[in-house]
Amino acid sequence: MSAPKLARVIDIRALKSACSNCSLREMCLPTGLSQDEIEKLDQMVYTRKRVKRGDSVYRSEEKFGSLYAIRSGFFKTTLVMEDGRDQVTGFHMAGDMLGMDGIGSDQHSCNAVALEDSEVCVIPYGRLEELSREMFMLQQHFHKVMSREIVREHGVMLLLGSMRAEERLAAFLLNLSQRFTSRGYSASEFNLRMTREEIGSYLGLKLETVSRTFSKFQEDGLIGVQQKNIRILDSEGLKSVLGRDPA
Amino acid sequence: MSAPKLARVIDIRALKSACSNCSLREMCLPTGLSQDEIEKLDQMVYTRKRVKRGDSVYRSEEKFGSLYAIRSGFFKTTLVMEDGRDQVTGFHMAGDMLGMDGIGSDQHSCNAVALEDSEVCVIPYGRLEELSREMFMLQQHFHKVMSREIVREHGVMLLLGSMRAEERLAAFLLNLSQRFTSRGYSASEFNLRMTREEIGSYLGLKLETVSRTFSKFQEDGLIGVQQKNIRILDSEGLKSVLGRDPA
DNA sequence: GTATTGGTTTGATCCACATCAACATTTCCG
DNA sequence: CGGAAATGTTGATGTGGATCAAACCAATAC
Repeated sequence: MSAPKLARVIDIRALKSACSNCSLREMCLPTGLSQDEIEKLDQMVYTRKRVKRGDSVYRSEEKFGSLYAIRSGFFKTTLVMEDGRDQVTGFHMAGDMLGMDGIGSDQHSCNAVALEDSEVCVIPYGRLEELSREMFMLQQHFHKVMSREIVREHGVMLLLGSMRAEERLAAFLLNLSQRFTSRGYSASEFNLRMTREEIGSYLGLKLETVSRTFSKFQEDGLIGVQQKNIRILDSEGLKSVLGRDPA
Repeated sequence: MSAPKLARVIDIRALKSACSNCSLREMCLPTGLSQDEIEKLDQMVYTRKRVKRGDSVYRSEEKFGSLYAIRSGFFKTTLVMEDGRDQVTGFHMAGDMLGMDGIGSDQHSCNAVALEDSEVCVIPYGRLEELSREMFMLQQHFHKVMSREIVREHGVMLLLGSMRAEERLAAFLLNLSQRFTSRGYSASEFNLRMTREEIGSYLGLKLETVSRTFSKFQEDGLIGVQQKNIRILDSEGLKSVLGRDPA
């Protein structure tokens, strides 16, 4: 009696963790795969890993071996300079891919730290290479993911190089909102998982400036802020902050 | 008599433009390919294109179709915001790859403009995908190139987000010097192909600040500046500007 | 319950870089 | 060649965001 029961339990777990059943598959997988191909993918992603708040999936200098698809939770990636200054290079949520920085030099070049208890799917890079030689759709998908990361970073460069504080924060909020939306969450209300200091580091501002700018947006009726809870009250207004004269 | 002569001329031209003979192959191609594989590559890169100073290889919004390996010359890539502000996102020289921003959305997201008369090898992206499914080394190489672009951009984010003007310019000069070196040119003397304004745009500074900082470095004996000609006199000194206190 | 700690807000002041302006030099092109 | 336009330098002044400082608040520990 116990044997079949156990078997069923394992079945269910296997099912639950399978890519084919993952609620994020539109986000994270190519479309139009055959049943056979989906099974191969399920085999590729055989490990999932829980990452507690504050822990990292990988750290700079560490040997590269796998990519990580975020299944749930929230991460930041950071770079550290020799003199200790560090900089947040990105915030990453469910469906995003982490670790692509490691491919070029075979070691990671940033830290990926969980901002809340999270879970990632481990994708052994060697397997991904193999499979993407066999499966055109997978190859294409992977290349697109990398390319989009390049484009995302272009956007951050634009933000850091050409925008004023208010524009940076508005762009940041709109971007977050958009990403939450595309994952089926509310566009107008969400909880920040990062501190003011982390936002500041990402935006090239000091935490005081971030705080002041939040307050200003609130006074202007653009957003409601209560600690980490943000409500976007006037998204058009926020958009018009972008590209507006210093006035 | 004229027929064989003509044939020979064509032969020589084919030979000259072949990847297998390109002086940049260490820069731009994977290592350890068989003769057969190299021939396939030569067939993939069947077009070269001259780009005059000021002209662009591709522009933002344009349909994506090919990557471009720089064979000679110098490029900048730029992003333009709705309100007209534009930002240089990178400077690119022989051996660098352009166009990877276009893969993700099937259209380019920046402009690639020649800063001097240049020549690029056109790599039809579909062919590259095909071949990299057949040739492991090519696949691996291509992935590394993309990954390195991501890491390069991380570096720029660090620069824009955490460094002061002097640090930015010092990092910029050291980076240029290092890239010239790895291409067999002098590490200590080179000609800038871009204007002060373009440098400023890339570094998130105004052209006046760039000019002043050049002058300051010159006073301090770190570099010699004569318009676009730069001599690095004290590269250790330049390095020590990085991460130094505002003093 | 109180103490402690990490995070946030807000005010006062400062400074690195932007802006404005004048001029010098180089490059372009008829 | 010569004149215009583009680029570069340098000085004087202004300002957005940094820095310094002091409370305040929320969450957790005791």
